[in-house]
Amino acid sequence: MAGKGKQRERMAGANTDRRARTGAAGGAPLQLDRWLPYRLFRVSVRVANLLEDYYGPRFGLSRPAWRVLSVIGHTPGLSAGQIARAAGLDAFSVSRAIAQLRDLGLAERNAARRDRRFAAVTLTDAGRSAFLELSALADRIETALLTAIPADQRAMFDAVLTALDDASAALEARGCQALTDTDEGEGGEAS
Amino acid sequence: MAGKGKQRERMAGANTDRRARTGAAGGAPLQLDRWLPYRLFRVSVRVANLLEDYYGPRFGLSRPAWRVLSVIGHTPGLSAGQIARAAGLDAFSVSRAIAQLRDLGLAERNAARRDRRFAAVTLTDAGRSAFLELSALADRIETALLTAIPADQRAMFDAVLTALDDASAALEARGCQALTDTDEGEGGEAS
DNA sequence: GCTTAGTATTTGCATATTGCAAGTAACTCA
DNA sequence: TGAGTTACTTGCAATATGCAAATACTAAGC
Repeated sequence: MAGKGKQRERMAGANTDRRARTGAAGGAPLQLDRWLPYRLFRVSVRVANLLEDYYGPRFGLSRPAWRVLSVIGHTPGLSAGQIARAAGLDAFSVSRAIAQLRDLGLAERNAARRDRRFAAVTLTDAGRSAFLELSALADRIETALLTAIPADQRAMFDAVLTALDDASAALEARGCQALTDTDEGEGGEAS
Repeated sequence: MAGKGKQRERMAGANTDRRARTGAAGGAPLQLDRWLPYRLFRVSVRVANLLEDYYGPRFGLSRPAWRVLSVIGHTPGLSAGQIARAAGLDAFSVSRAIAQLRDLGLAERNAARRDRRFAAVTLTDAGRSAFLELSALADRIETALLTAIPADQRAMFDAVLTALDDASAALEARGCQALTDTDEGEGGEAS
């Protein structure tokens, strides 16, 4: 548990010119720790480890379970399907996560008034307090990260992250075919 | 495989005031899709899915394997331990990943001249071409993401990401204990 | 009402993935 | 030579994941 991640690279702001379309043939052929998606990944993995060290021993929650917990903590009464969409999980994981939360006495399901197929999952008191505890930790982590960003750049960073979110969603929707096809077309869509 | 992720939220730049230290008790108790680490996570997951759809069917590589491939593609001749450090993987995964790459004829290990315990893993011709192919795709993905960022903000974003990388590394090194203890101390270190 | 079709969720099971104990191989130093 | 260490590998148990099929409903047609 001590030798997990530790790699911190230099990477000054000097790599802003040779990344355009040099591809694999010409310039730099992919250096993992300079590759934008990997850099995002690394930060989020570290945070995930941090959380896991905490909620693992303390509540015995699996990764899907804490995501479900946080979703219904913020928006109680959702059905399993809605939770799945909100947490970016599939229906199976959500079902199992809810079962786990129920076993631990953190959540309960009061079948919806109208249609009893739907779940309407809510937190118990214990679940709510677990959620608040998790929230407090999550907030401290976020604050710790945000304080590393100069105050006058935070809003811009937020906007850029939103742009990346949209761009990655578009990328996923189109699939990588679109990328491999549109090599140096730039303006032309898939034929 | 079609209904994996798709959630795109609004999240305008209007949430830059109530995030400071509102914690769990006072203000907002953690909304997953506004939480910075989750937003980073989501982008990187989408990209990972994209890559997996590609290198999965095409080469039959596991996630650890493509990371190892990219590391020794960039820096050939590393030992297993060095690869592990560079790719953020444990020794076991690296060992298995190397085995997988060898089975597929993508990598080979020429026991080091000096100390034959060390691996000195290099790519075969097939491995190199796989790496270049992967690089090309990775580069297109990165380019697609970067073009979503206004040109004059890219350098700043890069710097901020580096800051977050350092901050998250520091966080992981200190563990979350430091966070839960240092509640509203702010200037005081752990007693 | 009864049957058929559809939806939401759950469960079982086969298949990866992972974590860890123990093993092997190579080296160091006395 | 042989105890101790390092670098890596293997086997196995635990766990997670993916998917087919079951369950528990509601809705629509007859």
